[in-house]
Amino acid sequence: MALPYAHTAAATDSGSKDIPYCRKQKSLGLLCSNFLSLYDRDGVETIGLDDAASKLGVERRRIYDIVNVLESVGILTRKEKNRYTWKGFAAIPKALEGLKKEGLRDIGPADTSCSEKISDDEEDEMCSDMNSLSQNDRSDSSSVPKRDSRKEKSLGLLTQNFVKLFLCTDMDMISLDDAAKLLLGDGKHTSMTTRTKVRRLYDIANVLSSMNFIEKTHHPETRKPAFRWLGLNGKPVTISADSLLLSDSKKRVFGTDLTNAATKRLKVDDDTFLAVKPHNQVRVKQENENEDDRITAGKGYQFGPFAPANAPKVVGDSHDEKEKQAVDWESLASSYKPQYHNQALKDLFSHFQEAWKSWYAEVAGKGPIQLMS
DNA sequence: TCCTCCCGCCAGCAC
DNA sequence: GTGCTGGCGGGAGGA
Repeated sequence: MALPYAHTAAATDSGSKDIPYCRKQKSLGLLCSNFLSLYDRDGVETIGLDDAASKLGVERRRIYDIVNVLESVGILTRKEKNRYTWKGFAAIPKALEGLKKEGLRDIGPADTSCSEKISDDEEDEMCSDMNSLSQNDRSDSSSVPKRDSRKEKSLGLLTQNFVKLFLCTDMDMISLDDAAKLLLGDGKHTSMTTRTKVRRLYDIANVLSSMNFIEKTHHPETRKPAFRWLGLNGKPVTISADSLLLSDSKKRVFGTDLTNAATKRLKVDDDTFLAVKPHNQVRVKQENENEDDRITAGKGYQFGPFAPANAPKVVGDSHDEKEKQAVDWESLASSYKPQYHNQALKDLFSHFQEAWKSWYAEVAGKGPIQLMS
């Protein structure tokens, strides 16, 4: 049983024909969050792509996008056709370390400080060393065997090279446009190839954002959209009660929407919204937390409330704030109890509940609160 | 209008 | 031949 994900599917699904299409409900970042929530638990060793697609209610094609990115940062490894081995978040530090070594080896010990040049909108001034991280979209790519050319353009490799931009330079932030140009190298690249690369980088950025590896921001001078590396020091994803309400923020957030059901979030009247609201309730936002209060997991990775079961929990904000959130949670939970007919989603939601209760008990020093059953 | 990025076509590849 | 994989770009939603 699959969730209606694509609008075409929603239109044909008798149970969701009244739910308007909303692309935000179907982002790769959200899908990634759901994917991780589904499989990041004890006892998961392998993941079948068909199983994932079925449980998440998406097409296999979208699962490929997710697993390619996750594989590139070590969370998954391909085991066989249609099946991946779950490595988990604990594998990330090692993977990133490997990427950093690889990247530094590629570009050599020379200058790695080109952030200022990058931040300018001057393509000509791009740091030439970074071209060694570029892929094979150059004008001489015709001389490369098709298989290699295809592999070199893969989403996984592009992800790794994108991550290397942060790991191997002192760039604080980078726009996807600049990243695309860097990764394309110094060959003759048309606006079309850049555009295509940027599209892929958006895909990657959404997935990495959903895991808090990076965050979307704006360049302080140009105000152009850019992404900032958070990496292993990324602030943990925490649930904010006020974010449960219809978001006023223009900033896109990912993480804990429970389904990818096609629902209209913003452009519907209140009655309509309430009718579909349960699918949209749980959202995330980043909280400003004292650096000292954060507990690290493994080699420093910061986990949120949906962290691996064996990971240390996050220490949250002030006691008052925590209590307020809990009250709001309980209130909202009773008002907007989701009704899931999909067993996989029930399981998934149960996971969220357990994660939240565990996290809350930890940070608030209270017993687990009763949410929905 | 421009940015963002979902969606599915279709080519390459493995079996 | 069939199914898996995933690059690619059209085009629509959103700001």
